[in-house]
Amino acid sequence: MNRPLRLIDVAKAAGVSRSTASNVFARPDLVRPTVRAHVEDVARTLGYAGPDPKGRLLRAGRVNAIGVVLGEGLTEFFADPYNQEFMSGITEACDERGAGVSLISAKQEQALRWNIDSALVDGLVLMCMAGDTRLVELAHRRGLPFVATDTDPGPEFSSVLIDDRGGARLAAEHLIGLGHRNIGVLSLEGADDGKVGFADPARRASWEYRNTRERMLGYDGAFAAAGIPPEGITVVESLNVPDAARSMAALLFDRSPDLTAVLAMSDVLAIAAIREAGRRGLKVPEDLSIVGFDDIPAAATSSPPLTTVHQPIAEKGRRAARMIFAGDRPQREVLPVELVVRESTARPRR
Amino acid sequence: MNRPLRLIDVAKAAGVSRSTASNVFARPDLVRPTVRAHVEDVARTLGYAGPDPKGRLLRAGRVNAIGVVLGEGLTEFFADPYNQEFMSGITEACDERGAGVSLISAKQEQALRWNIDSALVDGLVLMCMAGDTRLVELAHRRGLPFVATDTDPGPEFSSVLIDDRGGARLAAEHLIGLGHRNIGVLSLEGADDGKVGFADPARRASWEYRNTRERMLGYDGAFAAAGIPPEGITVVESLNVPDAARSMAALLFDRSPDLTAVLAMSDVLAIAAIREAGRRGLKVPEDLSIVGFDDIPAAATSSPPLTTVHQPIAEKGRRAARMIFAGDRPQREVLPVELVVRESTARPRR
DNA sequence: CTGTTAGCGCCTTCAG
DNA sequence: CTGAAGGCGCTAACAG
Repeated sequence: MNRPLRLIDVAKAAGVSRSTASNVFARPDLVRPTVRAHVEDVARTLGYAGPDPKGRLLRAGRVNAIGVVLGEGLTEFFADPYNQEFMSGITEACDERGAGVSLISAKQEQALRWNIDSALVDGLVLMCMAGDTRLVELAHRRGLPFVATDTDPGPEFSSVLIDDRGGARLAAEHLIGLGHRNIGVLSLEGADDGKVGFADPARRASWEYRNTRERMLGYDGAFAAAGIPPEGITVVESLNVPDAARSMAALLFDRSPDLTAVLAMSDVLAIAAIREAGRRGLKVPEDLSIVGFDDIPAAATSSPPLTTVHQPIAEKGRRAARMIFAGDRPQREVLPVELVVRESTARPRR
Repeated sequence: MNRPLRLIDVAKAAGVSRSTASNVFARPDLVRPTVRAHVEDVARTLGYAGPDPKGRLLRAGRVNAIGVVLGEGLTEFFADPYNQEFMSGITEACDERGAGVSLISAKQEQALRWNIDSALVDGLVLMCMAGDTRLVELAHRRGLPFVATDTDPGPEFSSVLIDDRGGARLAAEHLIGLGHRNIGVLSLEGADDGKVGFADPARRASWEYRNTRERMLGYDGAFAAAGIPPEGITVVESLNVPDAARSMAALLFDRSPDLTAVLAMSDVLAIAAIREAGRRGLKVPEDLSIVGFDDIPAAATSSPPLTTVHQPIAEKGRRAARMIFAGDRPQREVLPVELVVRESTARPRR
């Protein structure tokens, strides 16, 4: 394999100057048709496929691509339906714009830094899955425009968020309105320490992840308004994957056998809870009401179809990407959520 | 926003040469600690975050990222569980290697060419969803190493394939072995012409897509061996998305009401067929046996769990990516498939 | 160890 | 319309 052809090789072979050759590819209208045809011909014979984007890039200063920082390993990433939706939104905005998308994974903490620093992109969308702010710091260092999602990076940076607290409150109010008083919470992780299982009030107070904290605050707000002491609520934290969620649901049911309803902080958790309930012979919603959060596609097709808090996941991605392209000053968008009542909730039996 | 800092600005401010400054970041061990500390200090004060990857790239000639050419729009891409699996494999290989992944979409035919030509990557993995060879041509023009998947690009290019024909044959033999003689086929699209619906033998003979053709050949082989005339089989083509698949399943059932079994060329098609059967009051597998292809995660959890042909989707991606990194001469890998018998197949009633 | 020099491949003034 | 020259930001080779 011989040294790759450069523009100048083509120019020489065609007997024209570099810039003429460049124009043939970049601005063909500036070149006399006969010359253009000749240069193109020579390029073809030589096997020159057109200007190398690497050179163009340096010159132009722009890559015409954005990076999506995943905040977790790529491998698990695609398994989560939430991420699929989100990526659809991102990529749609990029398609509109003719821009590319690079995936920046965070398999290892150390590599993450390097990955962010060396990514060939014009801007970064941060998927702060857990609502932590570590990614914000790294992105800030890199010095590229960036937009955080699902975390609040402070007023000096851009972000797209949803009203987690409001949505959670809607979910809790729905159950309370149906007459439930004995409600358990199946929670997302609250911090980056790998702890799962029962979360007492002290633990809850120490949660770092914004999503988790805000959703809990939403639930608590509704409990308090209904005169239910939030401290008395059983809360169990779980990884947001089906298998783990199922065993944490089991833990929740074991710990509080008299629950009539469960607030799950994600649809993945909720669907796992439905399955676990089924395994125990509990019918949903007759014996147990369950409310999810997110409204992933599977929520509509689970059995029973899931009552959940709809958030515009794809829209979040779309907005974030567009925000980068627009390049305005820092701004913060909070997208609305709404309760979608399906068939996993009903009045309690007792 | 002032002009971004360059390495040379830092060097000047620190009173050292460019290359010393460069070494501070790229090969710190070559620089005297005191000098290094000083330069780092100056960089920090100035707000210099480290060398710009754009410059490094041009110098190094390598991007350290591969592109995945999707062969369809990004938006639909993430909705398909097959793609999710495949990407997991790709990204795993990239994680191993510390390389990045760029997504190259094919929303519009014209843009595709440009996207491929201007992608900042060291190599390309082609997802020839439909088994056509259009992408191969474009990738070849670009002049970067590439690996085709799910299509046969000919011996001069690398590829990773599965044994589509063998797998399809296994599926058909399974049904025949159970005693089915009256079998319908729910097929993937056979060509890029948007045609769906009943496919007569002439139509089948004109199919371009490798996957579709090979799988049909596998079915036909089993039919012929069992003395069932392949020409008599009812075949219906469908887009590989749930809604379309369901109406094509309906068409198939309407057209051949006495089927006892269906061979679906994908799990998405098979699951849609199960649903449509259910809507008509046909029980699977008692009234109708259904076999899928791919073994996507949903196949194991559908009701009933789907008998299907397992193919190592993620492994395919992993191999393709590794092949690019290895940079060997063109090679062709054919991955094995196996029949996974679950609960969607049984002996026919009659 | 440190500084000088020479590109990586391209594009864009600016003269002719 | 064409050609010459400068530089995008960085690093590897080579002297000091």
